[in-house]
Amino acid sequence: MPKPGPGLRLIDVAQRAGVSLATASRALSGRDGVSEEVADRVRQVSLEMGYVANPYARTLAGGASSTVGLVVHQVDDPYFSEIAGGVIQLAGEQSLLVQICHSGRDPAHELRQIRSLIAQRVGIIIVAGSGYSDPQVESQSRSVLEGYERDGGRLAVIGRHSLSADAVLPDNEAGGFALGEHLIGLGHRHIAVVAGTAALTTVTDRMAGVAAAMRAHGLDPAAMPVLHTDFIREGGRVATEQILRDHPSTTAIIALNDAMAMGVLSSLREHHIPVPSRMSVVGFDDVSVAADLAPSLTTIRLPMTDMGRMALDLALKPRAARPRRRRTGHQLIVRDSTGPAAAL
Amino acid sequence: MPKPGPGLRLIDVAQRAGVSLATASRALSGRDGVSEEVADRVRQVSLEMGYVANPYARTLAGGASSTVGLVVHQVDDPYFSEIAGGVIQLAGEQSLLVQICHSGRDPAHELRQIRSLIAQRVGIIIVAGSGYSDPQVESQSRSVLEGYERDGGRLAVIGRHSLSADAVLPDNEAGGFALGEHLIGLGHRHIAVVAGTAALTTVTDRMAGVAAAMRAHGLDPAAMPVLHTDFIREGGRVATEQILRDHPSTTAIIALNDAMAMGVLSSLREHHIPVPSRMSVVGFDDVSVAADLAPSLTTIRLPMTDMGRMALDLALKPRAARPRRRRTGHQLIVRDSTGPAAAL
DNA sequence: ACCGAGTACGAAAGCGCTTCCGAAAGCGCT
DNA sequence: AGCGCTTTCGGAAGCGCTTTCGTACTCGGT
Repeated sequence: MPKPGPGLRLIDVAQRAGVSLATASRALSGRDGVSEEVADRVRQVSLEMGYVANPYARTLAGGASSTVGLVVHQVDDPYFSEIAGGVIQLAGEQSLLVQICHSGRDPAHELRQIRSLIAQRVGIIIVAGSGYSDPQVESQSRSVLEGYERDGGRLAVIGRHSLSADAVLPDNEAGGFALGEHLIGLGHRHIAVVAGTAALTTVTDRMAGVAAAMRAHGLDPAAMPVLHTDFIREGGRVATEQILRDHPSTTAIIALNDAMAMGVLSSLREHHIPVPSRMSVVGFDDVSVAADLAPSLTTIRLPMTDMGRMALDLALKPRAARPRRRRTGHQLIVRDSTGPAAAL
Repeated sequence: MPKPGPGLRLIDVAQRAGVSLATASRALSGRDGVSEEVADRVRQVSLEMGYVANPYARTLAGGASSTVGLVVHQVDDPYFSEIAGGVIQLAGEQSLLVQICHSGRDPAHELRQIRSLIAQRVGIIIVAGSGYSDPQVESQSRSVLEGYERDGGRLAVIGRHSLSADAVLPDNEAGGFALGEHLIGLGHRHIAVVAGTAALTTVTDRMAGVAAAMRAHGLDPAAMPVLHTDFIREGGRVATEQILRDHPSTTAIIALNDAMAMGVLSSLREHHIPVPSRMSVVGFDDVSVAADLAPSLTTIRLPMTDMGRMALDLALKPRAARPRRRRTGHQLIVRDSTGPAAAL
């Protein structure tokens, strides 16, 4: 009588099915070299007994590891939790397991986490979140990750273009452009940008889009105030204080992500500055609460959940000769936080 | 010349250190039976060579698996993403890896995920999220999880009391009571409850607290409208429509979590019903955006991130004779969504 | 009827590690 | 000196699986 659940071995199944260990292994992993008839019987028996392969043994013996490593900046940031949700969803459908870890937006810590995933021999790594503008910092991660791919690991990144790996690329620049155009179209001429730290490529890319929109409409981007603070809600608050103090003629604020936009709104509320009648505010990402803020937030929608799925999907395909890149597309969602520029 | 990074084996380290495989293993895993001197040398060499043990081989050979399995209903729900954040944080500090999966609030699916984690031989399992009121459903998970603990696995749950495992228990009933008292204290007598599905113990517990508050103040809980819809934002919207239609004298709505409260607010906004002057609204959890809604939401704060940390912390301690229970405490956070009852 | 090619299966060799067991060496004691 | 005891270490047996290799068997072609 075989032991229950865990402790049930492939050889138990094999014996019960009256075949050898080798045949049972082949039957269950769908290898050929086994007649359909025998294979069916083995599968049947395995099902009946509730057999589940020991992944450690399987991986050790040379099979592929069926777990995917996911690195996010912070899972309790809505942007990343939605991406993680997408990855986990698809992983579940493929019965893969997801190992998740935080990078905390700290390149050194991120590198450590990636090393640890590699040491754990995960077969797939997905790195989500902005890259770093500093080429030196980025090159370290690159060499580790390239080594990983060379050893047969599959890698996909979300939102980093500097790596030569399969990538899902959010429409950062185009989105920034769309935000700029939207505000300019509403008559705004004094626009300030609440940006995260310039060390993040996400920030510089979105920024570039905004600047391009300005130029396209004959405005000078260099004249536009750009506040670099932390890429989180609190950064938005800090930057807003500065804008109100140093650039009082501003009629519109572009926050480079929704978290910062929330900080902006909160700060404006404290100062009793009406949005959008006196000040328009836009964000970026369209996290799920953006519609529930008051006023609801005009922003750029990025399909975060899909981005997670896409990244895993890319990683599940065999490596291509050239890295694949998938653009996400974007959509300007106009809500109540933007309106015509106030007369000066 | 040993191969680099992955591919480096313990035996390579052993040879270089001039000891046997067995000794090297003991030295690195801190077993005794090795002289300090030799152990030090082995550790030194291993560090120099950048050796990292193959976890698959290690686990297969009988060592403990150093990964923790985390089951949440849905990681892109702020409640769970904050809990997950806490778990991942502490796991990172202990250099454990976290395998995460979704239960999707579906007991059958949850069971499948747990089974899969067990099959993966994770050493620790943390199940976050409400239990199910149906004893039949719950008993299945119970027997699987008890089997897991019997086989030496460590288990901790968040928000389930029916399991005899170490548990972190949110103050659901006391929180519900506090919400009830707060509204009654503001003069509200026509209070409706927007509850999630009654199949969740979180819902029934919070509900019980609310009812107790009513009774404590001489009100009849049975007279109070309770709407059972999905335990998410959309459920809040649906329930609000019903309240407005069927219970027009209502002056306050208790939503049993913040997501539902957001749905309630959104629905009230559409109907141009001012909050809190005509209708007070409260939520539960204090997810991070609760303060940024308009009006900002009065709610019960639960220390979600800490709950995640606590759960893992419990699981890291050896199993106690009796299951440990840690209450979370709670805090009523009064914001702008509640005010005195409108005169009828 | 015979041979080469193909197919279906089993025996056994690992994968890299932990751990049981036994050998060797060092110790205090009679 | 000789005895048992402890400490330190190496040999070797697995953990449960995949995969290579070899064997037996079938089949179409001559």
